[in-house]
Amino acid sequence: MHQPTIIDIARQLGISKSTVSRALTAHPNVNEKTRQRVLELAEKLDYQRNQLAISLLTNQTRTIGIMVPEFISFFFPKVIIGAQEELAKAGYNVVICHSNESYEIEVTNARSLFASRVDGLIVSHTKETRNFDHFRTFTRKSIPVVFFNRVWESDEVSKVVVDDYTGAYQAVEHLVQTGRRRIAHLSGPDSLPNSRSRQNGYLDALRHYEVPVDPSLIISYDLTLEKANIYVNHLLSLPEPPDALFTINDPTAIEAIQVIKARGLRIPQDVAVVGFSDDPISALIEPGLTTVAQPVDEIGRQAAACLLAQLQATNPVAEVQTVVLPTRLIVRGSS
Amino acid sequence: MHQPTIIDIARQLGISKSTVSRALTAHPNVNEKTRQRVLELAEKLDYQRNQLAISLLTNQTRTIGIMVPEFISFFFPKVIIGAQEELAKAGYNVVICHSNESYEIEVTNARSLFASRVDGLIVSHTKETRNFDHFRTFTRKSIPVVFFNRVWESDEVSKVVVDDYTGAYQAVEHLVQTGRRRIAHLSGPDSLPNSRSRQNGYLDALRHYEVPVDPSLIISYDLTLEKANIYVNHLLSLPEPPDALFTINDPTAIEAIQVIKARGLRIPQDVAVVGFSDDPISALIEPGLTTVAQPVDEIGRQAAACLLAQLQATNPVAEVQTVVLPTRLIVRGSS
DNA sequence: TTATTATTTCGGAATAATCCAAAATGCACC
DNA sequence: GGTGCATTTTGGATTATTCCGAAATAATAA
Repeated sequence: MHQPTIIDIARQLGISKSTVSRALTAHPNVNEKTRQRVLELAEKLDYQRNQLAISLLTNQTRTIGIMVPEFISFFFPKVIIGAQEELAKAGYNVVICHSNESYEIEVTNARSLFASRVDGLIVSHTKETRNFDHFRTFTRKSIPVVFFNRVWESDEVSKVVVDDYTGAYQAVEHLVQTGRRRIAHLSGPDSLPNSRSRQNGYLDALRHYEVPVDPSLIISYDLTLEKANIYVNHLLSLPEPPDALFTINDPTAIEAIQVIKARGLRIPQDVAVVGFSDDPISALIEPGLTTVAQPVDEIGRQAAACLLAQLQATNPVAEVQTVVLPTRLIVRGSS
Repeated sequence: MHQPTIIDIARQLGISKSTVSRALTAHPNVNEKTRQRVLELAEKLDYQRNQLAISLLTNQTRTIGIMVPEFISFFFPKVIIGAQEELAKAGYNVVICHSNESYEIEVTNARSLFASRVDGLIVSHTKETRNFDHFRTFTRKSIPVVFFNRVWESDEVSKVVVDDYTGAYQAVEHLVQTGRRRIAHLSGPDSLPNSRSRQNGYLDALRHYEVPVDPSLIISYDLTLEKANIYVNHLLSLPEPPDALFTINDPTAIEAIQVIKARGLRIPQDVAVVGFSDDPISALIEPGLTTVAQPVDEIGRQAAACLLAQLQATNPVAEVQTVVLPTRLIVRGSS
């Protein structure tokens, strides 16, 4: 009933477990005949090596933990796939945790990944995360951590981000150049660096083109669709409503489009909409959503590359780096 | 530099490692004073227990593997979240593997999960999978396996499926009742049981309403969007083109809608379209997609429940079961 | 045959934790 | 102080594997 072990093989063949171990691991110091006998019996007994025992001994699991706040929208799954492809090539396995945007679940997940001794971590944190001690647990033991999208601004970790500032700047520039003057911005929580960068891009574009900044048109919210709905309705009810809307992400923009349509307003004639991320839905809805595209699977691949660089380095701390990837404005019918 | 262990704590406190172990695990046979001293030092040294060592000893990892063919579309992530919620309540962790619809990657993933000694498996296999030996490795060692959506028709494993037959029957019944006579069906590979069930529902509905079955209107394909595009174009180019299209899933239906629109045909006047799954995009596109909804996170929860039942049973084999969940037709503008 | 070298095998240590029987300690009572 | 009992602690075994120095065996040369 129990799993066969190398000791079972050794006993049945009348040899020592060390010899079996070497035969099974392509070690040179073993007679070819012995190796054949071991391999045959292993096959016959359906022997499967116990990775737990090896990991305990070598103190490396060849497993990378990936932590994301959610994976319903296309963004995080796509990043994960990119990272996984790259890591698999290097012989690493991947375990995925999602926190459902809950700080507490994130902390629990981090603890659990630490206890199971992952060799490294790729993270995008929750919107609630303000305290990063649960990641410091890793860096303190020299376990490399790479952040992407939502990043911990610490020099203990590598980061992969897109050029949020320029992406936002170009989006707003496009709106100004197509004649918009009252451009509202649905922004994320100020605690998220990418949210701040996008907001700065928005502000600088307005200033550069000498469009007056109206604080009542800038709304930071919690990224839930319910709140998005409420705030878009609020904006459209203003005495001087906006003639354009630039949102922190595509799901928000898509929700906005539903609200605008429901109010009988035309897109883009009455209100133009621009999102951020190029969610596949953007191309399918009517009108198509103008959006700032980011190289999603490249983000995952770069994050994996950063991590592998640190894992393979003799001095991992020296390999800490920040990668900034370009964005690209895709103009569709909504603007 | 190295991780503190219970032996470090024991040495520093001048007590035995067994006592430290008991103090740390809320075991009764330990003096309250000793426990306090141990807990304090553990905190101070930032001690984290090594789950690998415990798993090796107890031969259980409290980890469940989830294997899916992809997770870009909303379906699999949603199932995973449902399962994860249920498993977390019971104190289990989850590791997720995706095979990208590749049989070979699926086999590799199964091996890797086995080597890391997961306590159970939740699986939806690839469209290529014909041989299930890599799952038999688990059942042979009494490690419970639950399939969902795409299931291995074996009495060694539990299964969670929706009533594909009735869902498809009702979809086609709806099309007949709204006056359609030439209803095409884009079906999946015959090797997938859910694909066959949906096709049978389609056929029986036609027969029941005495609508002639035209084999040239039934196309089994490989579920890629490129092929979907080609086959929809092919159907629309027939001398007697279909006046309705029932597809195996929503992504296919959405692709079909793009093709039909591009050809200048009207939906639903010229061609009605019905999908399967109620992907969130379905409600957002123009026209809204009529579709057969399935209780997605309930599938995940039920799969987790099946697995937990087997894990907690003294005789896991007796707990093997099949759960069938109901579907519900959602009528929107496309029909 | 014997010495030398190369190849192959062996047995124990190590990894970090839990568990259990046995030993030690503490305390009350006579 | 000794006895009995409860509480607490100890040391060694256990889990599956790798690694390493030592030992055994085989092959080669003198």
